[in-house]
This record gives sequence, C-alpha cells and structure tokens, in this order.
Amino acid sequence: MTADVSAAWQAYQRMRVQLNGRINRELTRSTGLSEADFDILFFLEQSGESSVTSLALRCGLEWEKSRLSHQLRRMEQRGLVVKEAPGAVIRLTDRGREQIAAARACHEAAVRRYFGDVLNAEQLAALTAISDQVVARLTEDRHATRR
Amino acid sequence: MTADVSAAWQAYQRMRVQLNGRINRELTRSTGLSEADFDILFFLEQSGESSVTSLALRCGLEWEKSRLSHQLRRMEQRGLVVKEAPGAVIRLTDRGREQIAAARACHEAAVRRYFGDVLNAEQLAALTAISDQVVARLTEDRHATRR
DNA sequence: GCCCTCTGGTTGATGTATCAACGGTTGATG
DNA sequence: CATCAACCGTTGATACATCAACCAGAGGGC
Repeated sequence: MTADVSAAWQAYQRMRVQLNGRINRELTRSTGLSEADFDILFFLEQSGESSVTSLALRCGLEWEKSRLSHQLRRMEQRGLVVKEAPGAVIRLTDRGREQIAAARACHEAAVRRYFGDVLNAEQLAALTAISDQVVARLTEDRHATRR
Repeated sequence: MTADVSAAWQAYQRMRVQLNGRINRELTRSTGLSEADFDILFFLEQSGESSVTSLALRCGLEWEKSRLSHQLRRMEQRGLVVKEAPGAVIRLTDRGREQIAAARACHEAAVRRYFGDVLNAEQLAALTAISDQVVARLTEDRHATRR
C-alpha cells in the first residue's frame, strides 16, 4: 500500500471515529437519543405523514431486517413510535415528534460546528465526490460478490 | 445548514457506513476477527516486541478503559493475547500473531480495492487535509468542553 | 503519619449490531 | 390444486460499546 493511500486511510479513520463519536455523544447527552433512534425518527419525520411501512424504513435506511425489528421494539417500549397492524405501518408518537425536533437542532448544530464550518466549499465538493466514488465502487462490487 | 454542507454530510455518512461495513464484513468472514480484534492485534504487532502495557494500548488506540478491559478479556479467552502480571503487560500469542498476519493481508487488500484504487492522488491529499482539519477542530473543542 | 484526590483497571448493566433459525404469506411452476 | 421458493417480520444468541460503580495504589498537602 503506497504511502499516500496509507496516510489518507489513517487520517480518515481518525476523523471517522472521533467525529461520529463526538456527535453521537453530544446527541445522547442532550436528547437521550442514540444514533439509531435519530436515524429512525428522522426518516419518519421526513416522510410526509410521519408514518411509513417497515419495508420502506428498511430500504430507506439500508438496515438489516433484524436490526430494524429489534430497534423498533425498543423504541416502541420507550413510546417513541407505534406499530399499527402488526408488521405494517410505523407511526411517530407525539413524544417521538417532540424528541426528533429537539434532536434535529442539536444534530445540525454539531454537524455545522465540527464539519461544515471547518471546511471550505472546495473541500466540501471534494468530499462529496470522493464519497460518491467510493460508494459507487462498493455498489458495483455488491453484484460481483453475489448480493 | 447550507445545501453544500448538507450534501457533503450525507455523502460522507453513506460512505462511512458502507465502506466500513464492507471492510469489516470481509475481515470477519475471512479471518474471524472483528474490527476491535484487528485494532488491538495490529497495534501489538507494530509495537516492536509485540508486548505493551495496557496504558499504552489505551492511549494509542484512544479507547475507554472499560472498553479495552472487556475486549482484552474476550481476546484472552480466545487465546489471541495473554496478560502478564495483572494489569500490566499484554503480549501476543503465537495464535494471535498468525491471525493478525492473515488479517493484515485481507485488510490491506480491501482498503486498496475499495478506497486506494478508487481515488487519485489529489483526492487522497484532499481527504487527508479534510480529516486533519476536522480532527484538529475536535481536539480544540475537547478542552473547551472540559475534557 | 494521615487524608484526599487522582488515576488505572475491573465489573455489571444496558443498548446496540449481526447472525442463524423460525413462522407466515405470497407467487410461480408443475 | 399442490408444492416450492422467495421474502417479510420476529426471536434468541453472541459480540461489542458505553456508562456507572467499585477497588487499589501513588502522590501531595496538611
């Protein structure tokens, strides 16, 4: 592995671990929501009527089915969502709606602070391109490896 | 949050989840090691005599103490490392040395395939700079938030 | 000396991620 | 129609991450 690849990989790994660690910690501290909670609630809130099928959630978030099932069970126990008609539609509760509103503000502030404000327009564009290329490569290979 | 920040953030998140998911899955499939296992073994192997204090491990990897403790316990049960003199020195076993050798090859191949080969020199340099800047920002703020 | 605090490591509890296995429904093929 | 295959969602088992509580030893200040 050439030196520049190695350096980029190490730097990236460091950013990945620390940046997401920080943002999740701040989110959990100030709202009590985990990253998983946030992703689910965010997706539901974005989806018009705040209700959506399990399948749409799974595809939208690209989660494994068992992961989603476990997560929804825990969130239902905490009163953040309800499942209407077993295995069908997931709906935000009022409590869930409150929480995601607060969490969005907190999350956006953190992203701006540690990410958006640190990078200039060129860097943002470069990172977008880099990410898209890598994801495209992964998607290509998904077929090659039979899945 | 401006559109370019939002786009970059979303693209980055996608890459983060998918890229690390893929690499870890391949690593686990072909060697039976988790990312945590790999990080520990890699660090030990890099450290001259393949033995190092718990403290050096904690600082080098920037892990919480309880995380390291749990992880080392599990790895010792699997015969990958041994703890000599309680709480002091961690040492690679022969089995651990074998495993990390195989895992390194697998890991490097995956990093090259999905990351190094996909990006050109400019992009690698840009990503390194981006990562360093973000990490620097996080480090600044660590003091501000009293830790 | 005595206490106090800080730090290093451990442990238990909880939440999360992944895998394998299961039951149920649906759709195609014979 | 009967069967088979594919997919949905669920569940249990296991590994991992994090938090809080705990114990032990090392200094520092009195």
